[in-house]
Amino acid sequence: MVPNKHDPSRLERICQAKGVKMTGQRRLIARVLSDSEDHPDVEQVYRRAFAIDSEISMATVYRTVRLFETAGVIERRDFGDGRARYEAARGDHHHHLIDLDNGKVIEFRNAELEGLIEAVALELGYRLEGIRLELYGMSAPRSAEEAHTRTKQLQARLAQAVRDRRPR
Amino acid sequence: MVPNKHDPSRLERICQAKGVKMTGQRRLIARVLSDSEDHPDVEQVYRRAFAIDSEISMATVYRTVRLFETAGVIERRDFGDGRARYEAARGDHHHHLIDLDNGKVIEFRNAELEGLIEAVALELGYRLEGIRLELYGMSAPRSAEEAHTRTKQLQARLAQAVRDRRPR
DNA sequence: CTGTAAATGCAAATCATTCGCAGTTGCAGG
DNA sequence: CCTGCAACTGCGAATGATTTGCATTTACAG
Ligand SMILES: [Mn+2]
Ligand SMILES: [Mn+2]
Ligand SMILES: [Zn+2]
Ligand SMILES: [Zn+2]
Repeated sequence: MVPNKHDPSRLERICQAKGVKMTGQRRLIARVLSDSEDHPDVEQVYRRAFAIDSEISMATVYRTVRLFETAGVIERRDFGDGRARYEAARGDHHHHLIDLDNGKVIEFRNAELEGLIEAVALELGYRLEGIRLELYGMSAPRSAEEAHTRTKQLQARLAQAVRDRRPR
Repeated sequence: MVPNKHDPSRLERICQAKGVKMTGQRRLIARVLSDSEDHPDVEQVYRRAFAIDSEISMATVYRTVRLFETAGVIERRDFGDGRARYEAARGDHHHHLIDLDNGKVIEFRNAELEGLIEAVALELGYRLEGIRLELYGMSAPRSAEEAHTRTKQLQARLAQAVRDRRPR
């Protein structure tokens, strides 16, 4: 493979920082995943990489994606359609809502939710090590104000509930 | 298959009430799932059924389990280990916490959590149609390193168990 | 340069699950 | 009791995602 003389992608830098040995195809895959804003499956990663440099195979994409995941550079997602998806690991842990009409994936993050989930685990006597949360829904147009108000009310109530139930 | 003269299982009654056509092997599978308190995968369902009456095949278990799921009699679970699990549908929708030490599955239910999740979906402009929530935790607080090590060990152990379970 | 370990590409193997098809079964109607 | 047909079943082969064995290539330390 022709050595890549372009500037390293964000993921390539992270790999280097973590001591992951880089090669031409690994750099290519790191670039593809850095540039992807969605949650591509392995075949999509392969296609995007192949489009840039055809010196790449599915087997290598599978191996590299596993390597990157183990190194914590990317994260594997399972949206229930039988294939693994990947995305660059960002600091925040967010969750996903899958639009049942068009398959679009909406990301979200909610501290109350996170806190409540952790409280639930604690109440069961466990220290939370991981969460997998996916929502499936159909787009339902309605007033954003109303939704927001309801959420705030609920969150206030829940915050109290969490406080009440936190041990110690 | 020898007609079953025993009293119908809970799931068999529910199937009948829903107008699902029953046969010998469907009754058998309904009984197995009625009697199961865990979350068996298809192979486990097959083994348990086979132990009662060997006139059953994997293909039929797969077909029946799909039929029952479509009818809403049982529910499919995905614990991320690459195979589907099933359990009788109860009224409550509960979630699962997987013990990283021993693989045990703890069920839980939490109305606040449910409400907050729904509110989140609403705020995103969606009507919630489904939730997938699994928690992974350890029963005693420990260091992150140890947690990771244990997770890896567990995964290796589970993979081996799956391999061992498969004869020939 | 050279030698060696690691990485790659290809094809074959796995694994859970589905499907085609030929034989079987369960009745509805006679 | 028969009969006929649609539904059901078992078997093995197909599927689709993922992994792996192996021969070849690459990276690079010495
Ligand atoms: Mn998370
Ligand atoms: Mn899955
Ligand atoms: Zn995401
Ligand atoms: Zn359950």
